[in-house]
Amino acid sequence: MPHEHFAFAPHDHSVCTQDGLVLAEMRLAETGQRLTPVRRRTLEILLGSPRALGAYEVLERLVADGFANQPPVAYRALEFLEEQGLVHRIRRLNAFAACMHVGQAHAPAFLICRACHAVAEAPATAVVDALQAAARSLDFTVERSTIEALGLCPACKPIASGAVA
Amino acid sequence: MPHEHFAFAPHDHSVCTQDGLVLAEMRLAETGQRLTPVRRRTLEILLGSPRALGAYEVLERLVADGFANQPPVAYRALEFLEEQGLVHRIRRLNAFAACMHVGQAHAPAFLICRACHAVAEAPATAVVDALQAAARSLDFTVERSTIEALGLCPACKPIASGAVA
DNA sequence: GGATATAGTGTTATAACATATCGTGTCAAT
DNA sequence: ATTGACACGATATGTTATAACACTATATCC
Repeated sequence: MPHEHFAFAPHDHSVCTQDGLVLAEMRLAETGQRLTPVRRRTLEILLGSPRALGAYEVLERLVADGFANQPPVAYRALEFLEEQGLVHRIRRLNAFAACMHVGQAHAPAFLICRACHAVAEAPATAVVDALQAAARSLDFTVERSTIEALGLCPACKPIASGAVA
Repeated sequence: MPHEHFAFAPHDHSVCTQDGLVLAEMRLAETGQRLTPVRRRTLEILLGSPRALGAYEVLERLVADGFANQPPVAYRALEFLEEQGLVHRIRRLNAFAACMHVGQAHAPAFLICRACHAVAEAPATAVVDALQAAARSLDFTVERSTIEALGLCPACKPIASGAVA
């Protein structure tokens, strides 16, 4: 349970990046999947960012590293990483963020600060359970869920009392 | 608590439409907001649809009624209706659906059938409470939340066992 | 009624997000 | 060595969303 505590605290992302890459390699080795250069770099980019990045932001950075400047380059890598559980998609932002709880079975909720745009992943099994219960009452079977909250992170609360992002 | 029971059952949408429009008028009258022709028609369109509609689908129908064929026409009306709590945005689908619980304080969860694309609004106060709790543990203040589930509705469960939408 | 403020719409243009399709290279297994 | 699966480059296109500015209608105050 590594990064939970400082989810919203400023910290050294190179640590996230290191850990994340190692975990990813382990994870993929298990299933025989390949962490190719584009994929690796894409994950690195997301791990190094305090906020979620749009596909085109990721692409920009990939281009800077010599990859082709074509949307599918970024989208394919992101899709792959998402399938592997290494990256999450934040629907409210049409953006992507590296998973901070790789390997741990988790159904995360995303907390999105409207002021600084930081995104944190909160443990949300209770939330998912409640959702399952609500769905069951309508005889609906949940397969995947999206749980996101927009609001203010601890750092922005004092500052952004009235302001809006 | 009207439509809950047949959320996923086929039913006469003209009833939804009538009720919905009346409720909307009442609601807006209270706050002095105007239900202009575009807005009214947009709401009607959504009320009459069993599934969520994309902004451009709404626009198509508006154009058929003589409104300008420009994206902002649809987006503005949709945005207004959403602000008034008359319409919900389904982020997973990039689409919009009329609210089925106007006036009732509610933080809905959306249940999206991956087979027939029906969308139901489930009561979700418990879910929101759980999300609040999760957020509080990271000292995050939730202002708005997005709670959506993808899965199978009762009608599609028997049929779509293996299929994927 | 006429001035003026405000909200709503029309219109143009473009930004931002996402996918289809086809060709080519690479590598591992037969 | 051939085959087949996968990854990636490249082109084109489809889809969703907003910025910016002009004009019109409505409400309000005098």
